[in-house]
Amino acid sequence: MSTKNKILDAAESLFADKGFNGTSLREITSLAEVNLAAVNYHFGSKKELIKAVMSRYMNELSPNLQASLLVICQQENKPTLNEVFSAFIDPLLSLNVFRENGTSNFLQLLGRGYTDSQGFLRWFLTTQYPEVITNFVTAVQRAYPELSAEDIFWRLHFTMGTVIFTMSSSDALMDIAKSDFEQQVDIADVIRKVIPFVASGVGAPLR
Amino acid sequence: MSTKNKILDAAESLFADKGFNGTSLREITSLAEVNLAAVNYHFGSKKELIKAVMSRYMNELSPNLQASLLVICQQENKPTLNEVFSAFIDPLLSLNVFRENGTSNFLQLLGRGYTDSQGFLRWFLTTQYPEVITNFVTAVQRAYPELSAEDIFWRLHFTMGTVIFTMSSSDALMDIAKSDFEQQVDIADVIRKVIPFVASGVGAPLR
DNA sequence: CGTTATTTTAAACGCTTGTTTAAACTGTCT
DNA sequence: AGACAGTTTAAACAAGCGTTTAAAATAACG
Repeated sequence: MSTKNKILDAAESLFADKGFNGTSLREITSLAEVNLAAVNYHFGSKKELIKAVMSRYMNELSPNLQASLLVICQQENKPTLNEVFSAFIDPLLSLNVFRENGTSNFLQLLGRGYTDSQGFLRWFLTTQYPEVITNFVTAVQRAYPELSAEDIFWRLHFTMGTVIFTMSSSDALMDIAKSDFEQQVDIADVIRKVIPFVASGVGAPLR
Repeated sequence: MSTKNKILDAAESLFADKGFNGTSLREITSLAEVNLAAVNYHFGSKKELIKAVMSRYMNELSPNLQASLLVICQQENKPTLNEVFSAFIDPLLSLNVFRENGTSNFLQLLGRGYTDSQGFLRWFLTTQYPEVITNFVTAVQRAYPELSAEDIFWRLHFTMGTVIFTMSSSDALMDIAKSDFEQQVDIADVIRKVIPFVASGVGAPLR
């Protein structure tokens, strides 16, 4: 495995665990078993490393998600919100074959990016991958045409909040669920639990 | 105003803005216009300062929230989930008279605490203020008795995610809403928008 | 007033951070 | 072999961090 990939892998899991600000380059390079200076040699700076970690996931996820949403948008009969949100399941879970713990790592990284570093990652995603959001909005509009653009805006952000926050702390939550309810839960289960929640939320009656 | 309170006020708004890890004692003391060493003199350490900032809010909010939930739990007819969640509105908004921008500051702090510093604030809240959670769960159970304890657990965490995440980025979201929809939105509006969302989410049909 | 306590202050502490430097090493091609 | 690009390395850099120190300033009290 190349130095570059060793760094990316180590950075990814540490970032997901402890956030971007909370992870030092020295932790990354020592987990990756490479020299400290290798990060700046291969990526230029810590910020560029963060972008590289996120891009690796977005480039894998984005086309799958696009295809999945396209099916929803082009099907003949009006989709339900449950169907729209279920379109995320397979693309997200397929990140697990792309990389070990890919799904939860990616969602945790997303969560970190929204709270760490004062929204620079939000800028990065919305400018670098705007079509994902566009298609998603279109799909929701087809499912619930009475929703105004403004309400869609707010409810989609509520949805992102639910998903991202849940996934940021999914490890802790799964541990609690395991000890309190003696039931094994994995990331796929959590996704299946959260979808009816957000679908109902977005579909809430107006006024 | 006492040095101690100057520090608390400055720390509060900086913590809300940039997170606990992202705010240095030097930023706090320079905004508060006090000496750097004053923090360690009055609070002992940065961690204790964080606790003090949160306690100031929890001690204000907790009794109001308890009273509000008690009304719901003791009323004769079964409450709706919308009523249960609406019980949060007044106690949360009353933080605004307690302190300028109190509502959004507090909710942002909550969000920070869940993602920064690997869950030490979660421990702090659940051990120091467990009765708030207990009463809330009871209220939800009255409104939707068919929900299993496990489903309540998950859906309440989804709810916390929605609210906390939304409030963590509420400033940015309100800015976007303002420029995209030319509509003034304040924190009370956001709360009124989020309640139907989470009420519907928690009330989602089973299976 | 003088004598304690309490609070504030400037300076320094040791440590970690991201980044840079310049030398050493590796493999490739003529 | 020699030369050259690419890569790795140890060491140092300046800057920022939370915390501690000891002296100066202020307040409280008999």
